[in-house]
Amino acid sequence: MRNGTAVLPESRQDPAVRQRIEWAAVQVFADSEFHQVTLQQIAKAAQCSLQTLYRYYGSKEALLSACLHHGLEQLAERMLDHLAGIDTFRDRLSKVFWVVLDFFDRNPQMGRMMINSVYPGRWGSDTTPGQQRLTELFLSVLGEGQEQGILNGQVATPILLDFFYGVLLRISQMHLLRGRTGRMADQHGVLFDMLWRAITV
Amino acid sequence: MRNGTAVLPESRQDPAVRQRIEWAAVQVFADSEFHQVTLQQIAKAAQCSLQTLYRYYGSKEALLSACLHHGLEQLAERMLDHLAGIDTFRDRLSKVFWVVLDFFDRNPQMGRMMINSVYPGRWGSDTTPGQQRLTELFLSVLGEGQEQGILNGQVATPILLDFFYGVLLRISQMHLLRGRTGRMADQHGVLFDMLWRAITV
Amino acid sequence: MRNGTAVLPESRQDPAVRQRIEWAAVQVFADSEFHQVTLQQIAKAAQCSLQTLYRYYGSKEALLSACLHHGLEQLAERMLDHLAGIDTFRDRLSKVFWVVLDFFDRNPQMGRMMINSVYPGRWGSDTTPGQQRLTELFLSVLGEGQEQGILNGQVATPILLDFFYGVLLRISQMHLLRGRTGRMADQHGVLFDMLWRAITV
Amino acid sequence: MRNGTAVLPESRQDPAVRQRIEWAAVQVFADSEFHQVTLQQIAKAAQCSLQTLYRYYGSKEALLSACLHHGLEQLAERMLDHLAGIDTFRDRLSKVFWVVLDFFDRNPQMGRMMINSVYPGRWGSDTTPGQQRLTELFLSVLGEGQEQGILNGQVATPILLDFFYGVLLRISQMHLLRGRTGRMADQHGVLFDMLWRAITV
DNA sequence: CATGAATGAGCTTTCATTCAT
DNA sequence: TATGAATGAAAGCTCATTCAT
Repeated sequence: MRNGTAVLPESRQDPAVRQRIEWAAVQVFADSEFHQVTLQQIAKAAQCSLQTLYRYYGSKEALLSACLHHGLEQLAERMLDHLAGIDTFRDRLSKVFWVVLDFFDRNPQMGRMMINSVYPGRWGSDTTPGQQRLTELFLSVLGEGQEQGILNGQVATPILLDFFYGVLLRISQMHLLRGRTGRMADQHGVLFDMLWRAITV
Repeated sequence: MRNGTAVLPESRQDPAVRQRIEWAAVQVFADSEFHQVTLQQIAKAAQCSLQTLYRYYGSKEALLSACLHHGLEQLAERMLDHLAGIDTFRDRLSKVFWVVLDFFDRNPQMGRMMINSVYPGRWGSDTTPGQQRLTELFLSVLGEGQEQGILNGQVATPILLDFFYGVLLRISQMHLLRGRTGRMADQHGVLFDMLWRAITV
Repeated sequence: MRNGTAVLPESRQDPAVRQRIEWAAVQVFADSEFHQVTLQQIAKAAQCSLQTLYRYYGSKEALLSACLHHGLEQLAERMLDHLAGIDTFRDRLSKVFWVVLDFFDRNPQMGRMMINSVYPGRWGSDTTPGQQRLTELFLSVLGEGQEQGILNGQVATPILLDFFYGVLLRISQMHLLRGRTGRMADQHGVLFDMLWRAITV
Repeated sequence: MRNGTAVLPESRQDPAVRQRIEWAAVQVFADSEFHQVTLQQIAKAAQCSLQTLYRYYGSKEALLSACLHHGLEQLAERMLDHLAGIDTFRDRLSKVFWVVLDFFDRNPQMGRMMINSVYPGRWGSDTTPGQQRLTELFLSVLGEGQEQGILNGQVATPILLDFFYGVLLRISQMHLLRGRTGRMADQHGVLFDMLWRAITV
């Protein structure tokens, strides 16, 4: 990936334009696979020129990353927001579950984009500090649960995380792929109960 | 996707060449993302000419699909093989779980290829008859379990499948991404117990 | 060549700014080929903004032309200045020869600019009234010489001009390209003698 | 000038294609200035694709250079050919004069290309071994003439060369620019006489 | 006026795909 | 079949020129 062009400092960028571009890009990336998408399509959808895309992001990959990060950052914010004030252990995890389902219910295009244009291998790397903090927070909560004897201590903590995310993402993903209408968040209760049974002792 | 070149009928193809090409392709697709891979790389790795790739597969996408299908076909076969003679309901599901973990333990490159070069959106579509049969079989088994009151009947049957696959694939995937050594199949018992608790009543 | 920006009438332009810009432009055009030069470079060298360049000249080509014309206009003025009061035919031509050599000796950057950034095809067209008058004057003088039987009448008058300019420009040019130090004007005597022998009967 | 792409070894190139491309390129470069010409125009004129141009030449500059070199190489060959068997000093120089005039008479497009698309600054550098040998040969002949007391010894030998080339090129150039019909070579006798008077003692 | 952002055009590169030998 | 050349498409980059503040 060549990238000699320094991406402009944010100071030289109009946030409204960024917003518009990323919104358009998400729509396009949601509809076709990453390498089927041309930057011309995105430029047209965002009503800006090709060069503006390069000026703001530097490359197609970087634009995708920005869309992804921006979306996940929103998710992370929303998560912290919703967790505030919830103390019960079970309730916290339940809330996490709900926030994610709700997020994809509200942002199906973001979900489609992840399905169509993000290789799973990218999921792990390429994360913003915000997301890393969230993961660490999550891991520490799960680890704590194991220590308190509430959660299953027979497996490594990341495995618990895998149960959580694996189910969450698969369910959200397949919901979109199957073209189902209706909100997954509505089934949150029964789904979380199942997951809770899996990870508790 | 232009495609004027007729792909040879399988009858006129040398299975050994197919084997060699696909094996090489899996190695290459496992190491980089799909669109970072060039067909030249694959041709070199398979010690054949570019033209042969086109003769046998017709396109880069088709080659990837062939690798994927071939791998999954093996998995399906192995699955049916192992399920033979197991009657207990729990044991059947447990076996399915084990076969998948074991498959990725034995074929890490196949797993890496899926992570690096297959968009999740592809997972659903683009399946061979063998895989569809397997999924249908699986769904019918799970549905049966719900009818018998063993499995949770509060959710649609495909949701149970999502729990299964979501956890399985996520665990296999993250095992590879985290670069862990050791076989996941060794933890099969405790992992399946967790999953079992999730999906049973 | 798009050009919506109205160039300011000269009346509203600051001659000092024009001066500064053109001086800077000549330096830059002298060092690299025309299309290797960016207007940013010139703006920086002239310590003005890009917009000012457009306001004053309208385009890159026009700026180059202005530099060229300005320089040649100086040459023309100087020429007329020096010819005043010289009556002998030979002396007039000799003076012309000297003034040109002297001009490039004094303005090597102007010479370099012509070599690096002006296509020979441009030399003929694209001239100011002042230069045309000079050429016409020159041609009439040479024609007169032919009529008087002093200059060779076997060739068309413009051919005599070609001898004159061809030798003059080539010598000035190569002096610069060969990186010689020292003034060509110092060799004026012997050089003009040679040329004189060529064009006289 | 970036140029990471190694130009293919000539072995991988079809001489007929090179021929066709260069012929087309000369026509196009002859009609407009270098940077007004797009490679698309040339590709269309040569009835090949853009990529073939890059495969064969690597860059627009390189293509122009190739056209130039190819033309000059022909001139050099023709020159050596015609000089063979001529012993008289004056005749040799006369022949050189004629060959150049004749060359531009026969290849007016080559001349136009030089006028329109080659900066004089390029003339000196960027030469092939063949041309350098020719220049050296020419210089040694002129130097010899000076030693023998035939040519003017008061100026450096390269100055004699400048007289020669300056007049030759200017005349050929202006002939084209003035749009004159008829061959310059026909006036060879009288023109060379003039030049001969200039450079002899 | 100056500044900075935006645009269109064209060079350059890479690669899937096709064609010819 | 293998090889090498050709093509089209799109990424990536630079720059003249324009627009808005």
